[in-house]
Order: sequence, then C-alpha cells, then structure tokens
Amino acid sequence: MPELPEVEVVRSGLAPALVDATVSAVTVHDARALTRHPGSVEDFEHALRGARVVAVCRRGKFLWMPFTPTDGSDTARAVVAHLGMSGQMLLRASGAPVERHERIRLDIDHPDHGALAVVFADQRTFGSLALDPLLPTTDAAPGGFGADDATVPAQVAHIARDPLDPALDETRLRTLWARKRSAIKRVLLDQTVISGVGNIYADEALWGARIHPETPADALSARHATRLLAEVRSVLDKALAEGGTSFDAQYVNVNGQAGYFAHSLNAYGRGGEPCPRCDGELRREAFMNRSSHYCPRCQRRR
DNA sequence: CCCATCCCCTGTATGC
DNA sequence: TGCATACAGGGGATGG
Repeated sequence: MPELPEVEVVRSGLAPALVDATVSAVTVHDARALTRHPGSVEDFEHALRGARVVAVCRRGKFLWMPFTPTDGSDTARAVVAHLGMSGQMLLRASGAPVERHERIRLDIDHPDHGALAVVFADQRTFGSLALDPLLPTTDAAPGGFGADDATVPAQVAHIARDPLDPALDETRLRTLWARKRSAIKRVLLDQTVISGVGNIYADEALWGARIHPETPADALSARHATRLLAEVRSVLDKALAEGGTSFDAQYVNVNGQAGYFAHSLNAYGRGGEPCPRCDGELRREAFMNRSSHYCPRCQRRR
C-alpha cells in the first residue's frame, strides 16, 4: 500500500528510536513475514539479537537498517523491510500487547529512550523483513535517504533511485523513458526505472502534468518529460508534508496515526466526479489489474 | 532483453 | 442474513 511518502514517514519516525539502539529480543510470530529472508528463522533471530542499529535508510519503497555484526563476521548486513500493500512498522512501549496482524517484534534498548518494542504488522502478508548483505552502490553515492555510506542491501540493488534522491541520474531516466514503448503509467510504476511511485501518485502526477496514462513513454516530448518529473516530485513532496495518504486504518505512521493527503487527491479514487481543473468527468478504468483515474478532457490521448 | 500476465494473502464493500 | 465476487496503495516469477 504505501508509496514513497508513506514509507518516508515511517523511516523518519523510526530513526530517532532505532539509531544506536540495541536489539534485546526477536520474536517471529509468523514465518511468512520472512519469505524474503535468505536464511532460516533461527538465523534471523540469532543474527539480530544483540545487534546495534546504525541508521534507518530508504530508497523508493524499501527501508533498511544497517547493524553492527554480533558474530564477528566481517560482512555488513542490514534488516531490509518492505511494507508491501498493508505492512506497518509501529513503535510501542516495551511489553505492549500483541498487535492485530503482528508478524515480528523486535525489543530494543535505546541509550536515551530506554526499552521499546518495534512491531512489524501486516494484514495481507505481502510485506516482509529480511537480513541482507550490504553491497557497494554502482555510482558511489549514498545508498539512499538516511544512508551515510555508499551501500545498499542486495535486494535493493536493482531498484532505481527515487525522485527525491539527489543522486538520481536524470539523464538515465530520460533515456529510459525515451526508449520505452509501454504506456507511461506502466513505466512510472516500474521500480527499476524510477522508484517510489505507486498507483496513487502515478495517477496524481499524470493528472498534474496533463498527460494521458496510456501515452507511450517514447511519445513524450522532452518538455512533457520535464513537466512529468516535476509533477512527480511535487506530488510526493506535498504528500510527505501531509503525512502521506490514508484511506483506511492500513497506512499509519509509527504511532498508528493516519496522514492527511487523501483530502488533496485530484484524480485518484474520484472516478465519476468533476475534474477539479476543467470540470470534465473524471474516469476510472481497469489498468494492469488495478485502476487508472484521469480526466479524458484535460489529459488528452495524443 | 522487453513486455504483459499471473500470483502471493486477507479484509472490506457491494450486489444478488 | 448469507453467499459470491470484486477490489485494495506491492514486487517478483514466468511466460511469450
């Protein structure tokens, strides 16, 4: 469910409690939350117990937390988290009751904040935690937001940098867009081209740039591509400032609170309603097993 | 290689 | 009320 703004809200909420904290206990309630973990459940628990968290980082929709090894091995590893459609990372008081859909709990001790519980809860179980080795980035820039060294977890290496990353290679992005014949919306959702954009913000950015979602990416002019990237950044920035988009209790910050950006959506979820810009009727149609929302009047097919 | 389809899973809303 | 169906913000595997 969560896209870049929602994941960034979680990252920034976790960081003050997790950086410099030591993991005192690991409880795996449901092994399905470790399907992406390359080792066993026991390996996950054992490697994390006693580890000290060094940073909380994000690229696109992926989170990771590098930690100091406890077993004397020299391979640096990180806890990688992906929230999937319904994952939550919650900060709770130590000993707080088990949450609904709780899959994994990390008990931590922080030098300033004392004992806390970090709960990974996930209704639909598309999300996961994993331990993964850290690899050097190919461009020698920091791995992501919140990272101070040039490494990314192996599982994140194929994910492109996101629109808010200062190290995003815009030339590469424009080259990829200019080469792809697929619909621009599909390309926006391709996390190996640019990361962090999901169904909501793809629809919002295309609405903002007045581009029809089925426009072939290679048919976009340089001017359109510039406008689209600016709209992507703008909508992600605004959503982040509002604490993200919450339609229901699924997306919440680390304290269980909803964001406010759902009130600011112009196209997403508004099929049949008037376009806020031109008063035409917004349309909702099936797209890639999901839905696209756009205004056929001011987002003309070219 | 590129692209489109299908799959994983659970809960809620809707229609018959 | 009960049941079936569609749908939901994700990524990855797997075919053509």
